[in-house]
Amino acid sequence: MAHESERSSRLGVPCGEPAELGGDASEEDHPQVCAKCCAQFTDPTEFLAHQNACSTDPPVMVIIGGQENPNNSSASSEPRPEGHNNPQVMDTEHSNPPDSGSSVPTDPTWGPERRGEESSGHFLVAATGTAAGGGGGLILASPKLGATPLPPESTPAPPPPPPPPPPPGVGSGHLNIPLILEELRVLQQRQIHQMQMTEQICRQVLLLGSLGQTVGAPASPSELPGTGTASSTKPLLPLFSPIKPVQTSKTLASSSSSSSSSSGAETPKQAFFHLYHPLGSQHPFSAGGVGRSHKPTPAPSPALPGSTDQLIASPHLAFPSTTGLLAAQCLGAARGLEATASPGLLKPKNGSGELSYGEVMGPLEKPGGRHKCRFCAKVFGSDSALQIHLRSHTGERPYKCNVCGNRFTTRGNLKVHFHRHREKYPHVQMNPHPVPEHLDYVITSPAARAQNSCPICQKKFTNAVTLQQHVRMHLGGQIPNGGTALPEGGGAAQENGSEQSTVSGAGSFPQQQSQQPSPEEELSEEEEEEDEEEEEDVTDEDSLAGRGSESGGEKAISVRGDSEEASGAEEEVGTVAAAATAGKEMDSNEKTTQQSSLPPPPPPDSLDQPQPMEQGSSGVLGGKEEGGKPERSSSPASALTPEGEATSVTLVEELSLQEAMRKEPGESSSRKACEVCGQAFPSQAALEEHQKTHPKEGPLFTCVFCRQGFLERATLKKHMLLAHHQVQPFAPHGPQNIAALSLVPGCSPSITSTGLSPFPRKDDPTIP
DNA sequence: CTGGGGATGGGGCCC
DNA sequence: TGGGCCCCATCCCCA
Repeated sequence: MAHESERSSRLGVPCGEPAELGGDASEEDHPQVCAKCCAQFTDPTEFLAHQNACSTDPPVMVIIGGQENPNNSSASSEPRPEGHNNPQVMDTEHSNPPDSGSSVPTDPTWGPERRGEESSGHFLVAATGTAAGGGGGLILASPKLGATPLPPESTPAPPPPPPPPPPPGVGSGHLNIPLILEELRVLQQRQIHQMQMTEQICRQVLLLGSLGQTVGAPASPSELPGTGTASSTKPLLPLFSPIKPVQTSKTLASSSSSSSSSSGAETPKQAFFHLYHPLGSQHPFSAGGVGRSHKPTPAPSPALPGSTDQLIASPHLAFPSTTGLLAAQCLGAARGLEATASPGLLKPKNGSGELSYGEVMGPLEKPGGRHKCRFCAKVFGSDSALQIHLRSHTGERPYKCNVCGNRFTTRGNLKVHFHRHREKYPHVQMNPHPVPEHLDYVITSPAARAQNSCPICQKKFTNAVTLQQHVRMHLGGQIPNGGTALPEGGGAAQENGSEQSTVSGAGSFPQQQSQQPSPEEELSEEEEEEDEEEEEDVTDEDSLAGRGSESGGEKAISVRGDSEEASGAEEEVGTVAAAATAGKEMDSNEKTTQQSSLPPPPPPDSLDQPQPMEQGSSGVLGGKEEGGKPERSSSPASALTPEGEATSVTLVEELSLQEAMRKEPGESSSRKACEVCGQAFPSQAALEEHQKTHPKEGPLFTCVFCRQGFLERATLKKHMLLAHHQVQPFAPHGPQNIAALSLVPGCSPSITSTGLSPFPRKDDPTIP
């Protein structure tokens, strides 16, 4: 594409980015290719070493089931000492998968880029010292393939799987370490293959989608089989790589330029681009250069200073600039790519620093002074109207019901919806303000986690439950939240604490235990803003509680316990919801016993009450019973929530804490933890009961593109359609995936920094 | 058939 | 005074 070269130049980076990536320009230009396995090497020494090793082994990969068959042709490729694993191995792996035999061609254009990436040390490959291998590491490491989908024409025949270099010194009687390593490798391969398959499917769908709206149509059906795989992995690669979005973008640019075929690297992205720019508007990248003006608009947006990082992060993820990079990394560069290339998920112009759609789209939005939708060409009289309309395409739902968590595209719709809650929650006020969806993506609704400290003794705990228990110890075994149970339905609320009683006392929250959490949270959000004056009327504890949680900002709000209506729920929400649900169930059984200590319900008329409830639920706080403020301020929640990610962590943990708190003090010792949501339960039976809640909610469906999780297939489908223009949702992932996305350290920045895959891919069956 | 939600046009208000 | 935004009412679709 003409733009590509331009793009590259604008980036100020050579097309191949050799130097930066650690590769030598000359080497990359003339990679040494093994005649036997087609493996590429930029390093002569590597190449020589490879040649020695690359002997006769046919490109057949056999998964060793525990026995080492180094010389067996059928298994030859497998048994290799870790240290000697070469690119070939990687190549082999690539080509092995039946489904992806052609998926990862050893293309000259392909190798260098990856090499550079690999050399960056992000991947396992690098660790093994095989970084030099052309692309070999990629696989293992990651699909950072995003690098360059090879155009068919530029793609040499699928490289014969590199013969497994018989590891010197590795004999039948050798230690099993190599075997173990091999097995691990096999597992990785499986995982990778699975990914590839998924991505391949994804790719196909993508192409299907793009075919309908071809603009310069780089992607041809013919590419699917071969390049498809390679390119398909591209989007996901970032997921496994800590590589910065910038790198990703650079890679794309460079890859495209380096590739003999213009379509290569661009293909996937363009596909996205097409989808997002059906009208053929400029490609964010190609238009003005990645770093410069993805935003055609004359008026520069503060949110988009021009750095690719920002570009990726801000536009669509709606992550604040400060968290954009992190978010992009955690959520996957794939998403980031989309973000850069698409307006998807753009945030409302509600002053949250998010780009408005118009900003991203630029003047093109207003052909002839009118506001034209790029997706459907529909014209609107005003930008605001267009903004709203665009939400239908992007799936953005900025307005969130603070009772059930459902999101809506317009305030009016929210209002209408909220009116339905009025009947049940007359005292709850609607939060008229948009709630950034990115809050739902807050990743922890490890470093921060590890910092969970006892508000009393400052002792740190990595496990929320443990912390809970510890706190209890300080409290003399009392359940901090423990309150007096309200005889009636109100009791449900009690679980959260006395604060709730204020609301529930009037029966505001009837038997709907499942919804309690959400209302609480939501209430607090809303209440803060609108009922601040009323806070005074509320007990100190309540106000404190409300404030405390809110102090954390909307993030606190983002965590929702509502399981029923988790429709709006994102990964984090989903997880939390599950936890909340479980808790609720538990509560229903335990409330009666635990709520005896709850303070008398406050007057139902106070609007602020709801707020407290939320706090109570999330805030754990020890001891409301004890009186309040002191406990509250010192509550774990408050301690952790003050800022940033810690808040989300806290919130999530709070839920579990709540759960824990609800339990009898003595139960803690024998608690069973739910593998899915981490909730602790006093007995196996309880745990089992709880676990039923997860399946009930159905598998969590994760968007392959943006990693967003959905509780229902339909929701995912819709999302795919709206946000990604995909018609087919992909394989559902187990609930644990959500955990992986939202709770599991895998997404955490720290992990990312380690160079390991940010996404453990728990969904991968091969992973224990 | 009904309820809920998405999407949109019109009117009013503000700048 | 005009443009833009917000709110509301309404229509349409779906479950």
